[in-house]
Amino acid sequence: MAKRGGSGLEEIARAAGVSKMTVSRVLRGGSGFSEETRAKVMREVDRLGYVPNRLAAAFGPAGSSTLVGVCVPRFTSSLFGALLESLNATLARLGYQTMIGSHGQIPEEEETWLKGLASWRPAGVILAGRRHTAGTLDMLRSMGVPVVEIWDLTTSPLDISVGFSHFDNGLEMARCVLARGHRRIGYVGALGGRETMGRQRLEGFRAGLAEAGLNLIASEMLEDDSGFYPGFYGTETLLSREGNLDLIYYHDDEMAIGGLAFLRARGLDVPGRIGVAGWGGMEAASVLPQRLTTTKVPTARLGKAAAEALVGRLKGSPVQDVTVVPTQLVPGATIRPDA
Amino acid sequence: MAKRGGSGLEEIARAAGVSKMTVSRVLRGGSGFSEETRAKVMREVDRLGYVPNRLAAAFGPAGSSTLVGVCVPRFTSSLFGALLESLNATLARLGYQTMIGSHGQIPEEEETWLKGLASWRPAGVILAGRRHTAGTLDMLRSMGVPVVEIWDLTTSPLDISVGFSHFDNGLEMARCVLARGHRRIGYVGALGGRETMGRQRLEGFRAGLAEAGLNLIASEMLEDDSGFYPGFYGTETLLSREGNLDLIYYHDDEMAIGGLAFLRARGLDVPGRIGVAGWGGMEAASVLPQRLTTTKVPTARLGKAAAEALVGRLKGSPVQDVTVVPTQLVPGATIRPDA
DNA sequence: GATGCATGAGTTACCGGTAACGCGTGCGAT
DNA sequence: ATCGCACGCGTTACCGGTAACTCATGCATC
Repeated sequence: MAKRGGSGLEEIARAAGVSKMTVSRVLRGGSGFSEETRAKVMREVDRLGYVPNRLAAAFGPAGSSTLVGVCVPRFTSSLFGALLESLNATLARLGYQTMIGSHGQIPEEEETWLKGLASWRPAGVILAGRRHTAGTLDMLRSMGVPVVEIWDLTTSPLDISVGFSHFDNGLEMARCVLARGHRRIGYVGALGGRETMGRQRLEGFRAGLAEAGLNLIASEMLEDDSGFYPGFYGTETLLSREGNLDLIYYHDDEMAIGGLAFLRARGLDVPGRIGVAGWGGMEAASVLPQRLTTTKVPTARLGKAAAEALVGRLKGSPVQDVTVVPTQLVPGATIRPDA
Repeated sequence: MAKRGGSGLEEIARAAGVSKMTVSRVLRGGSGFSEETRAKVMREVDRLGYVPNRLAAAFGPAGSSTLVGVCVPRFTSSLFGALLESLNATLARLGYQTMIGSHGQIPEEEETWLKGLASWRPAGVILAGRRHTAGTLDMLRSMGVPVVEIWDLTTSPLDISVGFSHFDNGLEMARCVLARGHRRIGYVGALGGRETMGRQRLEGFRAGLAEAGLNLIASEMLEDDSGFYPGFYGTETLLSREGNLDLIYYHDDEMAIGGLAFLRARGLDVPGRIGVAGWGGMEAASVLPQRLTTTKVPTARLGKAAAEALVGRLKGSPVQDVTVVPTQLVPGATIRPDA
């Protein structure tokens, strides 16, 4: 039917013989009505199949929106997928809806997305990444809503920050592979010169090497998004330039798996001849003949923590500015055994 | 500052010395104003940093929403990820925003999601899958908005349908592997007894075998979501029950890749001893030593076509009820060579 | 018996944008 | 000269829900 307006508070109110406001009070579970009235109203609500109108609710008084904007780099990554799943589920459970976008690691696209989001007057915003344009910052300020930056920890969060340090992830991995005796080390990355979080890991990794007085021997920065095949041909390119490496650190596990495939195709023994380290703890690594050396990222915990921090702030509970969600380095069998 | 209301049409109107309605007309690019007025209004819009309020716009007259609901089975699949990317980008380009949810192949969860969506009065809905509860159907009807069912073609779409036939995908694959001489065939699937689209493919596959008077020798239906490791141990279980198979068809490529890993670990020659066929055309297969036999799904085209069909309907253009997005069977090297 | 207060309602105003309508002006058609 | 109409713009009335206010009633208190 879709008759104009479906049925609103007004209709329920008439049917129950009370006023609109009373119906509103009953539905929002406040007080100021008798049990008898509540029962009468609820009966009509069920009978008429009332569908609330959040548009109207959010439209009215400021701060009554239940919409949360979420922006991630891309949908086509198992990590971000799991993150979104967790964010979405947690926010839904807490009574919020999400409006999700992706920015492809381009800060300007994040700004464009935010501009669109702002016109829906959301209650809060969750952003993956710490690179924002000046326009984004302006807009966030003028929206005046809580902002949760996730994925990468920021030393000075805009508002709330939930995640871990990619720099430390890289640093820790460097120390680990150095301890196993690897010395001639290369890197294969993605997304070219952009300020991705992979770059933070790389910088941490370099710092770790520097502690031992070492440098990366060679690195290959692909322009592509991360993926299995980019890992494969990135490795090929890297080795064609510098064949004498004893370990390659990768942007993430998918690329590491692609790299492993190349190394195996070349007949290079892993880890005897060359070691491999990835990042992310992705499911694809579970079927490798060797356990992949990687850093596991608790995507589900991260999403849940971020959602709860945002809602906590919205409800007025005290919320930590920075929440660390710990990652776990898994040494695996693609680097040399512990001495 | 985030002063109450930011700045609305009213404020622009006052600054430009015109009425609210004129500002609205200018911004919506209609007619009914002079060039001079337009310039004056636009100047103030820029100067005051006007942020439109879609809440108010969508809230008013019926059918003026620019919100589209999208529900997919899950985020953690490279195929659905790519689909969402494409849907989101296309809809954004056409001036629409998306509200995305996932249902985990559980029709009741789709209904729950839809109930939440309905309260935002969306202009349209895009659903992946054809299994809907009665409640979902009721709600869709009473919402009175266009519905696009994607991914699987339905013989009788609720409204608009964009996709391809999973049954035909399975059928085609069966014919292909039969033509290559495979006869003792097994299947490894996911998500147990649920009515997934993988099940449609399986039924098509069975039908193809039946054409040659054959049956599946064995099949293993896991309860898990699809994934690499489920493919690995599903294959182990299947072969432990029935070791004498010469081909396994998988729910999708991820599972097929997991299966290949198992077969290689066992030292079974592929395709000499046993063949492997997957589905989806997933990127992970790109680094296998052999090209995987699979069916490529054009996720980006599908998302674009679905978004355009929905917007076409919303704008009143004539739109086909059913749009077929063709898939492509890639024979690959994991089945026996062409005789 | 007058006062105070809690309780259970109804009333009003408003959020920001848009449809529908109204009104004056200027111009071409008759 | 008059009529009709298109144009440019202003006015009004909503859309559905909620905050803030009002008001009547009943009951305990002094």
